[in-house]
This record gives sequence, C-alpha cells and structure tokens, in this order.
Amino acid sequence: MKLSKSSSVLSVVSNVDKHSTNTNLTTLFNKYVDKNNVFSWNSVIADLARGGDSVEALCAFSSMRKLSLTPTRSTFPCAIKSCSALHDLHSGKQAHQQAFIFGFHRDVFVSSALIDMYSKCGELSDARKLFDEIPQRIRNIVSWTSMLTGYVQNDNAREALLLFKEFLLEESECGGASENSDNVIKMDLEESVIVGTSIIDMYCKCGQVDLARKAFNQMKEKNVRSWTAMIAGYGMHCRAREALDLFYKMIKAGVRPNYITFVSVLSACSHAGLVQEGWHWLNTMGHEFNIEPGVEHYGCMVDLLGRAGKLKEAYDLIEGMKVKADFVVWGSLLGACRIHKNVDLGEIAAKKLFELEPNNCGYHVLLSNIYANAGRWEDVERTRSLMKNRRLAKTPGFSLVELRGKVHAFLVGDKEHPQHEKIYEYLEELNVKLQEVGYVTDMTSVIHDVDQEEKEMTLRIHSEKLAVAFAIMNSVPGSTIRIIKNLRVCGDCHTVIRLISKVVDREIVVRDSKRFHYFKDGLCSCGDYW
DNA sequence: GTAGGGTTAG
Repeated sequence: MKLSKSSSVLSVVSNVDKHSTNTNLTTLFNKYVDKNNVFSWNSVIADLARGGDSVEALCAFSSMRKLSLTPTRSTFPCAIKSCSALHDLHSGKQAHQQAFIFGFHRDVFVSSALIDMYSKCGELSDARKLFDEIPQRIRNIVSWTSMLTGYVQNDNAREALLLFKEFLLEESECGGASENSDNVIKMDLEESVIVGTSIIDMYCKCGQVDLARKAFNQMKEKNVRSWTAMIAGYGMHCRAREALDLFYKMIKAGVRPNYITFVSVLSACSHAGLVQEGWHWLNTMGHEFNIEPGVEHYGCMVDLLGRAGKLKEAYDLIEGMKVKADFVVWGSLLGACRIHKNVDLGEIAAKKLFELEPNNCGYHVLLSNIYANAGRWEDVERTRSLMKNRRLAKTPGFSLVELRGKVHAFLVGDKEHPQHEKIYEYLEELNVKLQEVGYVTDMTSVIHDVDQEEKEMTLRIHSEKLAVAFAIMNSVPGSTIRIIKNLRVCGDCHTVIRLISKVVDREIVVRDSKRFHYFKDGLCSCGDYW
C-alpha cells in the first residue's frame, strides 16, 4: 500500500481490513494474536512506526479504533509520529482530536509528538501554542527539542535561537545547571556522533572547512553521516580533490557509502568540473555499492556535464534516464544553458520547468537572461510580461555581513543603510582602481535592454558589492571579510570582488545560495568555474 | 510511547 505524502491516510483506510495485503501488518497480526487487547495494538503500532512503516501504523491505529477498543496514553505518540513522517496534517488533527476526547492531550509524550507533527506540516503557530501550554514542571528535553527543530526545519533560525536562549535560562533557573555546575553534558556515544556531525556541518556552512576537518579528526566515533557531512563540506568549498580523497579513505575504513554520500561525491565533482570522475561513480555505484542512481544523482551529473559545456551530453543523459526528471535536473540544464549561452536547449528546459514549478520566478529570470544575452529583446519582453501576468516577482538579492557581532543587511541598490552615500562614493573610488588593472564591466547579468551607462549603474549596485565596500570601510585592514548572499553571485560581481581582493589586499569569503568563493590576491578558489 | 546530524538546481 503506497500513498502519496499529501494524501490523508486516516480518511482512506476505512476498508483496510478487507483490502490490506500488507505483509508487515499481517505478520504483526499473527505475532500479536489478541485482537481484543489494546496493548497488543499499541505494540503493533509502535513497531510499525519505529520501522518507518507509517502508513501501516496508521492503518493499524484505524483498525483498532474500529474495534471500539479504548486507546491508552501510549497509543497516541506512535500514531501521531506516523502522521508527522507522512506530513499528513489531516490525520494528525484527527489523532489530536481523539487524544483530546480520551483526555491524553496533556500527556507530555503526546504533546511533544503533536508539536513535531504540526511543525512538520508547517503549522508552526499551532505547534508553539501546544508548546506554551505544557506546564513547566513536565516539559522535558524532548518537548524543547521538538519545538526547536520545528523552527529550524521551517527555516526560522532566529526563533530557534531565541527559544534556545529561553531554554538555557530556564535550565539555570530550575537548577539544571547546578547539578552540572561545570556545564558539562554527559553524552552517550550515539549522541556524541550526532553533535559531532552537526558541528562539522555548522563549520562547513560558515566557511570554516578546516575547523570542520579538525572536529572530524577529533571524533572518536564516526558514522556514514559524519563522513558524508565532511565530504559535502569539501564539495561546497570547491575542494573536490579533498572530498574524493576522504571518500576513498571512508571506503578503506570499511564505512559503507549510502545514497546521500554519492550525491555529495557527484556534487563535489560538479563544482570542480571533474567529468571523468563523475561518470566513473555514476556508472559504478550501482553494481559496486548496490545503490542505483536516483534522480538526485542524475541532477548532479547533468549539472556537472552542463557546467563543463557538454550540454548535448547532459540533455542525452536526461532523455535516457530511468527515473523521471525533476525540477533540479531541468534547473541544472537551464543554468548551464545560461552559462554557455544555449538558447534552444534553454527553451526546452524552461518549458519543462514552467510545467513542474509554475510559481517559481527564478526560471523565468534565467530564460530571460539567456534571451537578453542573445540580443533577443522581444523574447525578453515576452518572458517578462508572462512573469507579470502570473504575478511572479523577482526575488530581491540581499547580502549579509557580520561586523563586530552585528549583522548588516544590504538589498540590491540599497539606499536605506545609514552609510549608503559613503559606500557608493567608495565603490566609485574602487571602480577607478579596478579599471586601472584592466576591469571592463560584464553586462551579461543585466536583463533590461537599456543604454550602456544605465546597464553599468544597474550592475554596480548588486548587494554583494555594497556589503564588500561597507566591510572594507569599517573593518581592520588585513582582516578577512565574510559575506553571505541569498542568490548566486553574478559574473560581474565575481570579477569585481576577485579584483578588489587584490587592489585592497584582503581575503574575501562569499557564500552564495549554495557554495563558497574564497577571493585572495585577485584569484578565486573556484578558479572562475561555477 | 515523543525529539535531535549528512545531498542536488537557480
């Protein structure tokens, strides 16, 4: 029995007893023969939920209810957990209602499970309401973690950190810290692997890949996820050689790579243009490691071939795939068509993307850029009016830079920042210096058909340039500048920042939406390959 | 019986 994630399980299982052919369920029924015993049902539901058979777990829950057995408090956490796993809000609400009817909704296990369920279904305010309703004396580490994770998984890091501070405060008030006066938390081995892996990931995503490696080396116990996090970290920093070296080391150490490990390996290859290496792993992962390439692996391979300019090969790969191409696959091809200025394949990819993701404005912008680059202004206009008709707004680019513990944000063409006049003046100064070292404005990222001067103005105010100028003006000479940008850095900004690093003799690290660029002495770690 | 780490396109 396979259901799509969005379908509501509890409402479609009314005939489960007649139609269920599921072997797991049948086996479990045979194992727990007493159908009239609620504890038998609890065990069945728990076993299925723990084993990841969420649909079956909910079927069992539903069957049990139809026998008019009265659920106990332990019936609900597993049933609700299954709703979480399926992101099935409808069934989750039904389970919530029933827990309420039987008076178990105040149980801390039930409320923690409900917080998780509402969060996973994107209903954060409902989750928070439940969290706030848990009396302090019974609120435990799992309730806190469920709520924290809810914020994190819904991209609300700010709320997560605020809540974490609240947690620390409550801990110290309740004497949690006095028992651990050294603030030492005792972890078991499994917990330490989870924390270690998170630390690796955190350092990698903050641009400190060497600190990540240090943490990795210090971990006594590692598992496949720890290795994969480190491999992926090298990949996003364009250090493909180290990513692959670590991958070989991992195999040698007897750790079996999994599906995601291969995504990370192929992604590392694509950031460095290692076409041969990429083909090798795509072709051998199936028979050597028993992991058949899935849509994510093809996505990386299309990206790899596309960036390397092998657009036809990339397109042929998509056409020959056993799995259905998704938006990542077509998005990779479209991105490659922008880099290598291929209008025809770009149109094919865009057409697919408009079907798959009709509300994503990014693809319209990309296609429009491809047209602009080819001087096809009528097509540019057509694409832009299509966007307008569908009320799709271009995502505004912004950049963040941290200075003495405070984060400064810049929008495209920002005129809000208190120092914006000085910043623009300084950018003018820099521009003169850049032209002295041979810089010519790159126009390919401008989608409007306007005169030369206006084009240059449009480019000059991209948020990353503002952030870089601001950071240079306000930081100690020689210190490293770190920028975070929400979109990909454009070709012109990449060139400008590269040259700025030479002119002002600064290291500049830019993390764009997916990866890192290290600018130093007029060069970038990506070797201008991205 | 509840929670917690790694991946791909723009």
